[in-house]
Amino acid sequence: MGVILPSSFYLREDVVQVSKELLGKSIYTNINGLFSGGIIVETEAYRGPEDKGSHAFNGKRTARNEVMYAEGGVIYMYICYGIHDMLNIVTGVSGTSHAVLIRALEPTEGLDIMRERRGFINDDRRLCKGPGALAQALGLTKFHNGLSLQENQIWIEDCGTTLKEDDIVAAPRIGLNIEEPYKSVPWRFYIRGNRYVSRINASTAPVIPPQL
DNA sequence: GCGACGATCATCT
DNA sequence: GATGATCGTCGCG
Repeated sequence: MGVILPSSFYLREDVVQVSKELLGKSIYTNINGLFSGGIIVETEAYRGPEDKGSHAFNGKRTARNEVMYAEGGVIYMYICYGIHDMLNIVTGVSGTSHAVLIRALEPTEGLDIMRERRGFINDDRRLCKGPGALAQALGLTKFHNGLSLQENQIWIEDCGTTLKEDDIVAAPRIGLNIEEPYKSVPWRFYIRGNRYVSRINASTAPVIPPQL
């Protein structure tokens, strides 16, 4: 058992820092009485209006992304490629539009439930490997959009894991077809050597932080 | 373990 | 009507 992250964790201004600090924390869901969860091993930061990769780029505000503008500490769910539900953590004070995409988990709780939700995928390494996969494993869909992390359907705990800087890899985000510098800015974070990270190879190239 | 590719539809223009 | 913050499968080796 750990300590539920307080609202202040999510309200900080620097979404990139929050994205990095979410590594090693545990995320749990209790959906229709089914409990499951795991350790966050991979995240990506999306930084509000200035970030061309963000749904809130240039202040864009639609029915879909409205919850990005809420106070930090709620979840933003949306459908990608028409099929996959994505889990994001909204950060920053009300009116800002930062979010962290959760990209992979090391599953620790409710393995049977996750296997069933994932259609009995035969390899546990793949249960929560990738943003679409982990949302499905946790039982989350776009209908959970806006849920608070301080209530009892989804929450994040600090279980006392401390990562050293050397344990964290920063790399370009996955799947963005946008202009530099945002295409390559190293706002993807993952735990070095962790077997549950979605794509190790996408990020072996050296990363030169762009001038923003 | 890796690269290529097709599936599939909510969302926005 | 075009576009994805992806996934699973297949072929390769």
